[in-house]
Amino acid sequence: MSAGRQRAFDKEYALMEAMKVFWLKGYSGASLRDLTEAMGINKPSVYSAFGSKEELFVSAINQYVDRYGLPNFDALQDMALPLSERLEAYLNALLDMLLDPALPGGCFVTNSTCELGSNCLPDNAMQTILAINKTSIDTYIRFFQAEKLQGNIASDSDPEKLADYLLTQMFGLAVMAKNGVKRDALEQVITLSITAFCVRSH
Amino acid sequence: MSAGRQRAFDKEYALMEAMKVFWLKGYSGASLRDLTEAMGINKPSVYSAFGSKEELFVSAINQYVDRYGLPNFDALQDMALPLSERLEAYLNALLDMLLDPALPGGCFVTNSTCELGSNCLPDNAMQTILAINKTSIDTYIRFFQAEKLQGNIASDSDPEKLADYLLTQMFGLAVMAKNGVKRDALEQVITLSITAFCVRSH
DNA sequence: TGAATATTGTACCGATTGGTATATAATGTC
DNA sequence: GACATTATATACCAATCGGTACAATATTCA
Repeated sequence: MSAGRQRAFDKEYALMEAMKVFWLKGYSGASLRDLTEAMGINKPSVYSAFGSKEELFVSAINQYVDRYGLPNFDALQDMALPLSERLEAYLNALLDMLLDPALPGGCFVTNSTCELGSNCLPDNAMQTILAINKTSIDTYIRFFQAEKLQGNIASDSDPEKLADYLLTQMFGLAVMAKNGVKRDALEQVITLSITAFCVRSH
Repeated sequence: MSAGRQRAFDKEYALMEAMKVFWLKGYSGASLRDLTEAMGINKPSVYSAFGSKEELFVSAINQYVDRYGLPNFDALQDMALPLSERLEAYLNALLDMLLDPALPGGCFVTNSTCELGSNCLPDNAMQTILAINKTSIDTYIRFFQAEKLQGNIASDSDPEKLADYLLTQMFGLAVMAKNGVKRDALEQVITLSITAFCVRSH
């Protein structure tokens, strides 16, 4: 253990609280006051532990992806189920998060993507958001390529198209949840969405 | 004409410029300075002509709906074309706006919907956004009800489901555009989206 | 028990926030 | 031309913004 007074707060807890503030209010809507109050610490502690508002945001959204984004991908890999059921499980897992009353509601990445290009976002934050969405798309593409090889989608279907369509559904559902649309309705949207994956081109 | 010095700026032009600032930066990201610079007038002129930042926002987003939202509905009513082509034309008209380089990019209403619940938005602004989305849904529902009566969709399909799905596509495409996805890719997403409208339930 | 190191709370920094008081300039009415 | 009315520009307001200097408080190492 290094010398010096030891930190009196839980850094991971503080980061989760900061994440929720950014998630709810966006980058420009979240003030240092909002953040420090939620994190339960003072400004100097924020700056010594996380660097700056910009760096805190980047840490927060990466934390979000690790905690709420990546685990959902597991639903796609349960090869005991047909593709359509895995897609449904994936989007329903997303829905659970979008509507979880213990969370800010909607999707942090979707909200942040809407802030892109506003030049209210620092450059590092912009690059982080773009990288997250690129990773999602790339993951979807590789997923559909594998499904195509296994014959689960038509041989003339395009994994890149399906990946873009899937991300569109994710974004769309996230905004719908923010708009207050209820779970039942969103589940039916998911059911409709999934039909598009199974339609043959000819 | 009433007495007094007459206004030296074009109120409609100023409102359009304010609209673009809110569209690009969101409510909390748009400062009075941003707004007055774009509008080409001083703060007292803004307050005398539009009331407050909140009222200016409400005027701006209503202007957006009138100017960029409602005209697109025309594409749905060209009864010479089959339903799928009208839906495609509708979403492609939306796409033209989302990607128009002369505009801020993406969809003002979608961005604003992501700001809902952040309590950064004044109450009037929130209510306005919710009302706009409710109007869209209601319009879609009536549209699909009429199409159902005409036999253009399956007799067992649910206009409310289709309406929710269509709004989801709109939101999703808007965020995709903000994320920098190119026109070709989004056109292919639209093509995939439309297949869901035509699938029979049984 | 020092000495060195790290975290804490307070108090402050200049800049910017949304909003307004005021004085001046321009117009129509009489 | 006098007057009422409206719009303009400047200058200002308290409050908040992101960020930091500094002194006090803990802690480990020697």
